[in-house]
Amino acid sequence: MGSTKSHIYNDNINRIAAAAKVLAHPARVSILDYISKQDACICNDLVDIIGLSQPTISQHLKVINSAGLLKGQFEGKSKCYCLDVERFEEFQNILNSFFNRTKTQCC
Amino acid sequence: MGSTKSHIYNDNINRIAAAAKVLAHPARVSILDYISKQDACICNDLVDIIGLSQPTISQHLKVINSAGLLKGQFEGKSKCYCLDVERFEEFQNILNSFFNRTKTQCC
DNA sequence: ATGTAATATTGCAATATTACGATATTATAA
DNA sequence: TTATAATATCGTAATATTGCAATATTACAT
Repeated sequence: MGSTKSHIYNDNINRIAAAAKVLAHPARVSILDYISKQDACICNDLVDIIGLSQPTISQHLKVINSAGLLKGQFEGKSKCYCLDVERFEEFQNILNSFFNRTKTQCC
Repeated sequence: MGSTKSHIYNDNINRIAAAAKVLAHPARVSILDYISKQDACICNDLVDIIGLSQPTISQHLKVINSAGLLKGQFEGKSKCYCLDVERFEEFQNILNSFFNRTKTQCC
């Protein structure tokens, strides 16, 4: 009890929910927003810009990265995280296909 | 400590995260999916169809409803929940505007 | 009024998430 | 090698979410 019963839903439903979950925290939305505005992203910037501690930022980055949304390149001691635009568009498509097939008027 | 520091983000960021959060659980995705396929929706159906207990379904419906995604109509002892398509499209627009402005290639 | 069916609420246990201090790791610089 | 800077991981406290049994409420039917 307490944990989501993912096994009772089909893969498509779980994929939609998982995609939404990545965007379901304002820190992660902010991080993605900020990364997209840079040529490259040094993580420590995010600590100052977003206003959360370095471990917390690192943790959120891990969630974003685990979802496949980042392409990481190490450049010396700084790490350059870049948006994986193809994967990001895949997220958009996953959610849009849900929206489009769901928004039929029912009453 | 432990709770999301919403106050450090701007309204737009918080709105995107809040919209995503509603879709961040497969039960809620399933409920929206199912509702959109019906002319009307008797909640108790959902218990059988989705496979969660009645209180759990009711709780998820509350989250969906609080987000403004349902138009409820009472019809006797059954309650007819219908998708608020305008609000649902608003959700789609909120997320799409985020996707579209964020997916610029960075490296 | 009493019974019944549908839905909501309450209370609680299990689990997940969020946040951060402390510490470890890694890569460069001196 | 030693210091320093950037990032990751560990451990843990606070809070939130998920799920359900028990119970309450609500609306109809008898």
